Amino acid sequence: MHPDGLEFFWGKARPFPDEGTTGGPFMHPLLAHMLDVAAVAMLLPGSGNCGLDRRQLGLLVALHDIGKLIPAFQAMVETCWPEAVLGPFRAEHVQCRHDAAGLALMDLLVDGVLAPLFGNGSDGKRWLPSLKLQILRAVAGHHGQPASIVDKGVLTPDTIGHAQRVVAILLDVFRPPPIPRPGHDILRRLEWVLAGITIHADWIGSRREWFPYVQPEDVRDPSGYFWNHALPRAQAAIFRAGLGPMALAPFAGALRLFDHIREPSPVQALLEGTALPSGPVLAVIEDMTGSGKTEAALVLAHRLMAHGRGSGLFVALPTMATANAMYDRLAMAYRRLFQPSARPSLALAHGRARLDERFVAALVPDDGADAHLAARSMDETAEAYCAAWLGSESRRALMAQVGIGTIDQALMAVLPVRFATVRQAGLAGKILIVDECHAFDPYMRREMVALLHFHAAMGGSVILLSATLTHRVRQELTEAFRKGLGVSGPIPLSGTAYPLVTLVGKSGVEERPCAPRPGLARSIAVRRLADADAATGAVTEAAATGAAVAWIRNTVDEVIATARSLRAQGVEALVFHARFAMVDRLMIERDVLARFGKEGEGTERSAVLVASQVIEQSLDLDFDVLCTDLAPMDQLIQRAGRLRRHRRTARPVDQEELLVISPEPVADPDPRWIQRVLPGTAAVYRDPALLWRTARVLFRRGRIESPTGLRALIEETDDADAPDAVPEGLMAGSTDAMGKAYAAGAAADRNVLSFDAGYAAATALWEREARTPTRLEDVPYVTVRLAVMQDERLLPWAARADGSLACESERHRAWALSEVSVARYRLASCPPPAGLEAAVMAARAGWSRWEREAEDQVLLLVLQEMETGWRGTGRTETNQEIIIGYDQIYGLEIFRDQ
DNA sequence: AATAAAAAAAAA
Ligand SMILES: [Fe+3]
Ligand SMILES: [Fe+3]
Repeated sequence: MHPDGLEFFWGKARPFPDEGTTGGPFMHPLLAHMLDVAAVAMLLPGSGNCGLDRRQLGLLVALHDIGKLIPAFQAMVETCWPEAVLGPFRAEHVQCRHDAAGLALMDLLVDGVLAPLFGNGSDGKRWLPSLKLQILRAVAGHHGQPASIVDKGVLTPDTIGHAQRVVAILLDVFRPPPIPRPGHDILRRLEWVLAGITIHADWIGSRREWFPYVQPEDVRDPSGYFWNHALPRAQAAIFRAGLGPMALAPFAGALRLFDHIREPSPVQALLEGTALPSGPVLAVIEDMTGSGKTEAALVLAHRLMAHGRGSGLFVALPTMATANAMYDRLAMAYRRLFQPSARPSLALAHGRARLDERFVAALVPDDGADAHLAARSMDETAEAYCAAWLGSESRRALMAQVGIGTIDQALMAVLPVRFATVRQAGLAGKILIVDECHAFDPYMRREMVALLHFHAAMGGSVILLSATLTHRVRQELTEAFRKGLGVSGPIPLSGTAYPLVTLVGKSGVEERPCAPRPGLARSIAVRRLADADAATGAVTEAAATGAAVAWIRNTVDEVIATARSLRAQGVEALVFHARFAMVDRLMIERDVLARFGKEGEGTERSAVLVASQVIEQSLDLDFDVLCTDLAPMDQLIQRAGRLRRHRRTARPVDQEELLVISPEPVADPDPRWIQRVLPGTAAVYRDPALLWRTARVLFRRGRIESPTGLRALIEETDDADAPDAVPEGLMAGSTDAMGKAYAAGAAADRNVLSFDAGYAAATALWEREARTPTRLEDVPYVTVRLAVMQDERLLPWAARADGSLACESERHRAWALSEVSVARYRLASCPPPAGLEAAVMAARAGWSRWEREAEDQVLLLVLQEMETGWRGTGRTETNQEIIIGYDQIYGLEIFRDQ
């Protein structure tokens, strides 16, 4: 079918020639772009499972840019204006975004020229207009969010006529059989999947290196263009993006996957062989640190993949640092999930992934050479590999065969943030592994519920890794997954064992107790210390024996004050918290790991560390004596895990005892029960009754028995409804805190996307100005970047000590390493010191756009060396001048100016 | 009166 002038409409344009090149087309015809993107969608691995015939898929995806037919769009580049059809150039048109115009056009044509696309269902059911709209809005909303509904009046009869002819051409190219009317669930899934595939294909199909511009003449025979140009280019582009099909390796057990496993641990053995429910599976693995549950999860993931229940995996972690560490851990093993001939990408997905040197080194740019050849030449290297296209940003990283990232990257798939459907498409068909699930606050837990629902509804499996979860939370997560599977009726969980594996499928729920790994069982005595002075005494005494001592305090200010007073008494305390510039924090972390980690020995262990919650998770540390401020039970158990964790032949102190600073859990505490002993703690852990119950249970039992006693400790403190769970004096504070926690959960419920509501503008907060957060912060924080003056210009703090960071190519890393986070109520702005305005401007000019423009969010603090140390000035929210001190031993401190 | 840690942030 001849396009009769429609080939002159442009879809992509480049009004100015590239440097160093001559000629070449200045635009890519709209028809060509539509066919390019359709071809990509049809060939994308996984798109065959979307439920559509490839001809139907191609036609629908091609429609995504039909809105570009409107004169307002064509007029955006005057030199590309299709004069042959629209006459002499006119600049004035009714403005409308082309995604919205596209939706309006499709809606207008749905019962006209688009009618042959829709057929009756096998049961004779017919398409209703609202059902057809679900399909069309999925392809129309290709700018990251649902296209808005606009008045059809913006469409001129001419435009409508052009659109009819374009559809006729596409019908002639694809010749799709009618789509039988599907059931509601299938249609809903198709809507979300199609929205993701369309954008995914558009991103690949819009890359000029892979789809060079052609002349209008080249698309005069649209079908010929599709077969001879679009399809072959799409095929090559998919390979070059790193998205070619990857053959999976058959499952051959845990030992084949990991070199370091000589004998599978109990949980690994269980997941290696246990019978699995059919269909999508949720596995909740509750086990101790050191049980090998991460490897167990990968073993299960491989089993599921080998049985066709997943094409790849995504591992979600709570922090960027743990994600980086997981990347290193998987760099070798991930290839074994696939056939030796396959080139799967291992991608790191988080906001600072590009600052991770190992990951950047693994990126292999698409150099235009034959992708198959390039792959073969690298076959022998066992190291991690990532196609550059996938590694260039976090949304694409989710599409890699194996992705590792922050949980936030996955949660954004179920928030109304731009390109959420791309994230969904990345996760769809993958095994989703989520680590450290016990650490979720109410807001993240409710986001997780939404993610479980979505992933299950898309047919995906999930593995959750956790320390003990409360029964309530395990039930909540299980139900969310089953709801996503479309099965109704909660199944009450009854398991009380720990370790425990809960397997959830369409057919039901099974709870499998698991043996603890031999050697991990512990029994730790708990002793109460009445106040911080008693703790100072205990710490000083232990330090004198040469023991490795740690004191975990609940606030940074108390960490600093405690360390100062210990040092005044001659105890050289080390300080570790998060109010350091990242360089210094990393240096302290290295020092702490060298002393108290697995390799630490002899005199280097003889030290006292005063730390905030930074050592509560992830870091593998071992202290002879551990002292801690009272904290909620689950955190306290995590902290206790740092006591005598490794096997050591001799220790300076004989007792295995956790010292907990806590007021006595008397039967009738007054409202200031916790403040009197631990003033800062009340502000950090808001529910005083939870702290009181923790203290009561802990000191009544006098021991932490791991693993056998943990479930009881957790459940007993969690139960706020038990008689005398909330004593009179703490009622007000507790009610307030529980209200806030409930509100945070409700905020998440309001924010998340509803699978059942579909991809429509009105059903979620897509349009709001502030971006929907993945985490709620209690109080707002600002990022402070520290700098010093050197040779008339500002040098990032990190580059001052490490000259190699001073060079231009390390600029972004140097600034990132110079960052500290500070609560806004402490520090709100840093006006440039007199005379340095230009230098500050110049420094900010070298930052990325959002960093530069978010002037009240990212501050630049100039430090000057005084007799008293490094000092800078800033202002509070009420514009009071303050002095800021920075010290590599104590960190950042705020002094009020008098 | 005064609080940990943690993440995100450019399109097709
Ligand atoms: Fe577009
Ligand atoms: Fe497009």
